Amino acid sequence: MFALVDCNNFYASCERLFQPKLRKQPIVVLSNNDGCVIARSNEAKPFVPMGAAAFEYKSVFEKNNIHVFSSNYALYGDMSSRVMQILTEHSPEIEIYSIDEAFLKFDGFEHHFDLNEYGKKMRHTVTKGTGIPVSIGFAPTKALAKVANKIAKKFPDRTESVYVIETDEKRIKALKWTKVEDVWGIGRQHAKRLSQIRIKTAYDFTLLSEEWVRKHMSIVGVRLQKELQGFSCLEMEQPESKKNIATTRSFDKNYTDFETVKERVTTFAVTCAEKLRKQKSCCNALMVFIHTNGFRKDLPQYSRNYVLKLPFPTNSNIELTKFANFALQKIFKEGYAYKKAGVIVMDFTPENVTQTTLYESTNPKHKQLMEMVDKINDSIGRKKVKLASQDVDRTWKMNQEKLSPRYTTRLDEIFQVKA
DNA sequence: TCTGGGGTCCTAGGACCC
DNA sequence: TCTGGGGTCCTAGGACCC
Repeated sequence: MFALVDCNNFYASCERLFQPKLRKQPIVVLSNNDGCVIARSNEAKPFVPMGAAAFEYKSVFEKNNIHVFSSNYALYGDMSSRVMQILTEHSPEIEIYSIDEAFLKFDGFEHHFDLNEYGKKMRHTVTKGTGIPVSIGFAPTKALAKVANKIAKKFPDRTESVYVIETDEKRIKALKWTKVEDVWGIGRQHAKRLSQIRIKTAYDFTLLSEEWVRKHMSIVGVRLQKELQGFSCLEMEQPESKKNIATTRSFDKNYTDFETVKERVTTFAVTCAEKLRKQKSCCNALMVFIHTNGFRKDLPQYSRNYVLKLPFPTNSNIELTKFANFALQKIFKEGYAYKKAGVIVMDFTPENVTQTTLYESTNPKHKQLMEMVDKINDSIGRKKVKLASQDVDRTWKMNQEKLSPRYTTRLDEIFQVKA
């Protein structure tokens, strides 16, 4: 049996933790730059759709006393690891699937434990230890555990936020209740196609011929169908090092001049290099992209990317910056108002495997230099040591008007209890 | 004024090789 | 009229996830 444990409205729940007066109050959390809504408490859901543009909903927020927060990833990341730590103690095998979700495996448990009771105990321990409410679904496959979780979340009173699919009767009942577009792995495109052939529920989907599924949804769809039929195809996965690393941002406003965009791209390249060093990888290729604001139909649009194969693997700030700027020069065009850019590094090799090519290789001095830069930045605060081509004087700020304190990760912002 | 960011996997089709 | 056959590798694009 698998369990899927999912934190309820995770970001909103984190914000609420340290302000008990917000219990039962509507809360939304905004994306970077306070752009759009990325999390809502249950109370806020009737008023604000997911992904709503914040500026369009300003009056809705005010009218309904919705508390608005900028996203505070330091807080969410820390609360996430606390939740995961507790879950780890409840199962021999855990797969952390996202910041607010984990699969647990319970092989043979069902013969010795009442999973429903076990789930409730687990839920209680998480809530007691972190204050974060979770929902738990148990089932013989991962996809069915997702379905069970959704039921637990939808009917918290009846299920006490724990639901177990252990018999075929319950599986069928659950699938008949689940709309096909809500199934894990069925997105907008597939949902559209399925509705054209009158497939409405997850149960309908399990009855489709394998040929049809294979033809229109590839092997991925076939696996999903098997999972929903009760045959496990998706195993627990162990974290591997990443295959791509991206650093991309929208700008606070439009930029038209090369130098400003170049400074941003330089900083993104440096961040990618830092992330690479953290997982002890070097990259062999990189992509830079820029584009204008697609929402501004009144402005001329331009969007390009450039992929550069590197002559040698590297994770040096200096070298990656050089390559990223070269790529940017290839695609930058005057006369457009740029709103977003990004650097993505790809094709990794381990840091310690140095393959000397005939012509060029990474500057060996950079390794020590970068170690020192990381050490200083780690100890005295990020971003103190920069390249001169990054903007030294100006600090780029995201719009984060409603940022909560980093209660759990910064001593000077820690939560205070008055006696 | 203002609209997120970061990932994965699969497939079709082209390039290239013998 | 008619123009090998088969393999591998790579890439762009499309689908999905949170």
